[in-house]
Amino acid sequence: MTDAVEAGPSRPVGRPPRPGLPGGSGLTSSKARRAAPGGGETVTGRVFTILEAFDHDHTALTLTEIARAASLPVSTAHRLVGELAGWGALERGTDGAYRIGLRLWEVGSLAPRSVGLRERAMPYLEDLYEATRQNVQLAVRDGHEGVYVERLAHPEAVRLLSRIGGRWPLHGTGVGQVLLAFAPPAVQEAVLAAPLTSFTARTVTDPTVLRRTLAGIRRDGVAVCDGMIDLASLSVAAPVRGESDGVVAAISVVVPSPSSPGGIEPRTLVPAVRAAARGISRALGAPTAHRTQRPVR
Amino acid sequence: MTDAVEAGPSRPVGRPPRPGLPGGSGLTSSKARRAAPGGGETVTGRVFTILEAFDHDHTALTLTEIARAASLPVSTAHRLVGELAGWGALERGTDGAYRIGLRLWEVGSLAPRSVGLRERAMPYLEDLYEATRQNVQLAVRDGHEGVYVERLAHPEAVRLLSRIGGRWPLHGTGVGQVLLAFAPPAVQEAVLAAPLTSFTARTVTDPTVLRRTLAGIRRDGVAVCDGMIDLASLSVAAPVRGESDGVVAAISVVVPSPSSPGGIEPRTLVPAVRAAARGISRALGAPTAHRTQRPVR
DNA sequence: AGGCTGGCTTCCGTCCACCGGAAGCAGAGG
DNA sequence: CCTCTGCTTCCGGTGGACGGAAGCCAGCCT
Repeated sequence: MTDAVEAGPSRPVGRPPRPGLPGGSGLTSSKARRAAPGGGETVTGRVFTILEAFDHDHTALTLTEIARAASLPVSTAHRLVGELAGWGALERGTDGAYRIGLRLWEVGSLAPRSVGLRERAMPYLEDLYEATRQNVQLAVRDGHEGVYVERLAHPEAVRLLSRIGGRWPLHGTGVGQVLLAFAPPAVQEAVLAAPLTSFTARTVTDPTVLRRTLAGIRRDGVAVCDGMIDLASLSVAAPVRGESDGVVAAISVVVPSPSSPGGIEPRTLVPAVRAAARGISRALGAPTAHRTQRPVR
Repeated sequence: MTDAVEAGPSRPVGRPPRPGLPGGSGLTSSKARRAAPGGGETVTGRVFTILEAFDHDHTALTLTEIARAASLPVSTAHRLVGELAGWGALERGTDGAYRIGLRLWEVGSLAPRSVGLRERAMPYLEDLYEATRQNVQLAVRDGHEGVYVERLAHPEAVRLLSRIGGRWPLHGTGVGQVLLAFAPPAVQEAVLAAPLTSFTARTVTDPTVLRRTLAGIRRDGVAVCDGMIDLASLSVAAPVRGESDGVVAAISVVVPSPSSPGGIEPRTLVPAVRAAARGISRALGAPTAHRTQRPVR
């Protein structure tokens, strides 16, 4: 009769399991815990499940919604949510709904790869933004996805799908391709091996083509990505290097695609993006950023 | 988006002191409470204590440092930290030290009062920044403190002590005074009743003076705060209103104090700051922001 | 070498904090 | 009135968390 797939009800707000983060020490519990009918196994796990109930499309949830999303009994959710709210990780509005609290954001802003990076990059992003008056983005890699750390958008610029704190697969965006091109080989292979989801007719989905594209990015130090997420927009991206000279982030400018009305010829943007990326790299202490750039032919 | 989130009572670290104490059958009296040697009482509490070990001056901590800061046995800290790192709330560097993880920042960026607010305010802050090329700040109130949500700083501008995600008492900063002036009476009274810490010779420490200052801010819709945190800098701040017309945030421009070399006459900044605040209020849906402003005398 | 220190990790028996069903409560709707 | 939905409180039973102890690994001193 009913499809008794899982004990837990359909998970409306759930999120796909995280892509395996490589390089794990023995942190995986490996205890082969029980079939996990409920949400998390440990208290901490349940708390995480509760936090995961929130996303960009669900910034305010009632207690029951949280309980449902986290597959927890209401009374359990109530207790945990109460504690979260008591500390400030969640806030309860006058409407009774819970939202992510300022306190949690406050702690999160201590993450070196987010606000720390952003702070150093900001002046250069500003300049880049002034030069184009379009969209400027800063992203880092987490696992097999790119996470947008900063975004400056002119109200009248091309509408973007990305959001601060949002994630996108690496193969479809300018910054993503850059991050992928300079990622550890293991990550590259894993991404190339998995099916490449398509967003528009122009998205690269062929691993061979992507591999060639990545090689080109490594050679040029720039990625130009036209209409892969949204046919109307084009992005020019460049890598940002850190102290150890590894690529720690990527920046991009997103403008209307040249095939669209009001489109811009990407070649004109390359020098500015490259210069900004180099500036940030220098600010981060990247050794090679001080050397003179080989002329662009 | 709504601004229905009301700032909870200032609850810096505390937790409800064990709601229990159900009368009637006295449960095990010996329960009283262990001398509370550990950090928190509940697992969740301990996790919070661990997160609290991190701050702007300690963004990277080793396991033992965390354990010490959270007053937890190393083995307990090890287990909890392991789980936190497994989820992504913490990240472990190659040096073995733990840092706040990108995942935590990601969730934190869903807080309506931080990134949500920031996104809508950004264009106006940009303009304000362009106009002055100094420092522009955006802050909200949390309890009895102001939390800086955004800060645009020119590398050559006056050095500020504030940081994104940082907290400052309300009475000493421009944005703080604005937030306090429009805070619920209970909050105002509480702040006025408590001793007002002094940062420079110019900090207001007399409740009577502060009360008068707040009244002036409510009247003018602007605060001018000269040298109260740092003798060399002056800030001009204005309130930002939300949907329900309540003050939800404050913005400010910080420039060199007129008494310092290169100082700027604050009066010239007032219109720009007021206009930006009004623009943000309108973007947030504040009803009164659409009315014409009464001319500035 | 050997001993020592300081930090990290694993193990496992004890015990108490967490769990969650059930009941009570408040508000909206019929 | 009753019903329904969602939130809150209560409390007995138990399984997960606790943390001391021991093992491990580097680095450092003698």
